[in-house]
Amino acid sequence: MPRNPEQNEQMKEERRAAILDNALRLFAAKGLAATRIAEIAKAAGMSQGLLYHYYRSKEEVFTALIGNAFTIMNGAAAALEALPISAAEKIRRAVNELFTGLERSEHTGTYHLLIAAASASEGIPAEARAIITRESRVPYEIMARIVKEGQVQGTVRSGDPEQLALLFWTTIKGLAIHRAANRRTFRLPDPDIILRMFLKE
Amino acid sequence: MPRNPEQNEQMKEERRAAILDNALRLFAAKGLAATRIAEIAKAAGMSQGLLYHYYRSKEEVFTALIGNAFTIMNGAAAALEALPISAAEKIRRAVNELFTGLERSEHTGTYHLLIAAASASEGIPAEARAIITRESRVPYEIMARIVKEGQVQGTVRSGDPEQLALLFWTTIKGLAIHRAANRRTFRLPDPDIILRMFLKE
DNA sequence: GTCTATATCCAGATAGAC
DNA sequence: GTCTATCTGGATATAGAC
Repeated sequence: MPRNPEQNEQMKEERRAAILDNALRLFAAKGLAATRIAEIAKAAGMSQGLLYHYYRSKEEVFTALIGNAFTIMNGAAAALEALPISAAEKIRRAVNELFTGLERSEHTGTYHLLIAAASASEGIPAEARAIITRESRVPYEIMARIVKEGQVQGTVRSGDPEQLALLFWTTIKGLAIHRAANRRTFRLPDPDIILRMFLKE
Repeated sequence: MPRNPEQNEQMKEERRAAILDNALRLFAAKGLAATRIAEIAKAAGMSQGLLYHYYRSKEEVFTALIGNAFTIMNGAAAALEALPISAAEKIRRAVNELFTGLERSEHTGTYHLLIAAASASEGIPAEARAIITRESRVPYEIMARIVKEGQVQGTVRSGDPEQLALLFWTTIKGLAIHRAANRRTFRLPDPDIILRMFLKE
């Protein structure tokens, strides 16, 4: 039974999604070098040969994931900034949403881990490195603007906005790393403890 | 010219130290899987064959480093706790010393990065994993006790001591990761910004 | 103790049948 | 599009000379 072009296209997309979903999990857990392409293919339910029909190399899969990670993370940050709510409320939402993502191991949380591990590591593909260099500032810049706005509104603590933004994201990264290392016993801290780092009481 | 046993022993130790020093740098930068044993040997100024005279495998070098990392980190934490100074002062010193180590890329800073990356990663040797599981709580427990002490003394913010300790270390980890990813442009935040997360103003 | 040379293995990538 | 089988390179670890 012949498939029409739309069905073909859809199947192709599903295959690609299966590869990326499983590769995300594996790369985040073990890193690029330790993840075997055979594992990705098996987890995605296809032969190794077929994976190479969709991606030319392991590095290409990795680079695609890094691109996706920033599309999602930076898109979420931009959407947050655009919301018609106060700066303090934006920071509250950011913490809550990031915590939810981490807690439930949603894609977003896994992306944060992937980025944290990848950005610290040499020996990732040059193209992936370029994406990281280009895109990784965005969340910092957005958070710095939100902090500045909040300081004007009188709801956010004083201090260099860029340093506060750096501290915000490194804390999130640290939690993502810690959670990965302690999946079983991990309990997120009370969001308020983090919030009062940034908000006036 | 024959060497006496003491000289032999000393040379052996120097060789081991050369291997470990260079392996630390490389493992922290690229991870276990991506680091080539040939690289380590070359960086340590010896042939690949000779490295195997000192360590049976790459994993054994890695595991030795993980052990050293905790010996140093946990030793420093215990020494800090034992100092005859106030809890608030202990926290100040901890931040300052950790920042100095990170800033200057001293061994201690590199160890923190190694541990952060290794503990989040599956596929590290079972023995290394066991050391991490056993030892990694120590700094958290020590910091939790210091926080509790400071709360009694009235100098540390209220809040669950264990959560505050978790936040302390994840923030340090996050900074270590961030620094590794941004060696060029990295500027540590003002220590006071971190300190006021924990200390009453 | 130290080196060079090499055996062995394993993973990434390709070829070709269906 | 999908599979199985295979080529090929490179990395770990070993052997053996000095």
